Amino acid sequence: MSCSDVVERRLRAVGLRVTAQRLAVGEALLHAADHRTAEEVQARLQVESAQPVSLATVYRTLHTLVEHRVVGHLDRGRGSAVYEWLDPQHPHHHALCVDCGVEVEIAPRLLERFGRAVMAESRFTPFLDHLALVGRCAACEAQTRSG
Amino acid sequence: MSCSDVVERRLRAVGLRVTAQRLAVGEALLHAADHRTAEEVQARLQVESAQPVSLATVYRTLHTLVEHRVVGHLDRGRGSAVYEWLDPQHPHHHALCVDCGVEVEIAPRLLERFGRAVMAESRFTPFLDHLALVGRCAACEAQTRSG
DNA sequence: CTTATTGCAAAAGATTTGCACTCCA
DNA sequence: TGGAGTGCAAATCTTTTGCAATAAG
Repeated sequence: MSCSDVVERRLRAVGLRVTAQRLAVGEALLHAADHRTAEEVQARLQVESAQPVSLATVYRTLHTLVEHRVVGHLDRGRGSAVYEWLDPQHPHHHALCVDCGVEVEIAPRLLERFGRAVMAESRFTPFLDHLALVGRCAACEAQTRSG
Repeated sequence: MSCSDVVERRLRAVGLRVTAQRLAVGEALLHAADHRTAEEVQARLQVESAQPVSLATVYRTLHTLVEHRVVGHLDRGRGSAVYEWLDPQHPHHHALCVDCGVEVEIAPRLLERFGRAVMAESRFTPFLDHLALVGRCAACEAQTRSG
């Protein structure tokens, strides 16, 4: 199954019309190892794709895809927001150390348990497949305590 | 100890100069039950304070206070960023519905439990005193499932 | 066919910045 | 007194929107 097929299936799965622009934007994010800003997505399409997409459409497409949880959206408050393809089969999260910047893996089990508890007690369904946690890794935390 | 004193002490504690504008901005956030945008802070000062502050200074002051962890910053990604006075004794969580934008209160107990579990099993110390969760409120989630 | 989607360009905001002046430490 | 802080207005920058044309289902 090609990358294009992956995107197309995902679009249909959430009930969205399949357009050349949405496929292009989706593939740009699917191919990206890291996250991309809207402008980076568009720039990539200018170079690598036969389908140039206007920036307005990139924004509209990203917004739509985020709404349908096909892509994740992260706004760290500085400059542009970033987006990334979400794989329902492999949920992930961002646990970023404020001191050294390392990304730490968090056991999905913990997130699931937390999510269920929140749903049960707070009448809110958190999207934990793309949670952005900030904190300290073990090494930096130890250093903070000793120092 | 007056509210003004609370702000002043905090400013001095982090090594910042004490100015009428910083006191005013700090008090505006300290008095706010919820969080405020920069414009809301300024508007409040026009009405309630003898110290009007330019919007540029409000932004600069907020930025400075956030840097010194006196104030918390939250960017909903839509519209303006919001700020709030940080009180270590009263952690504040944000659970924002992606569909209707409502903010839902999450029981602090759940976050504490989650934080302890993460620390114990994942060697990461999450900062949960100002966590921003994204998801759907009960109403929008029900609508999504039925629709 | 019917309605959603797109492109273009202009608009809308939110936040920042240059510069001269003011005030805290 | 010196350097940080402030006001004003213009500038920047990201994201949104109106409208006519186009394309998906």
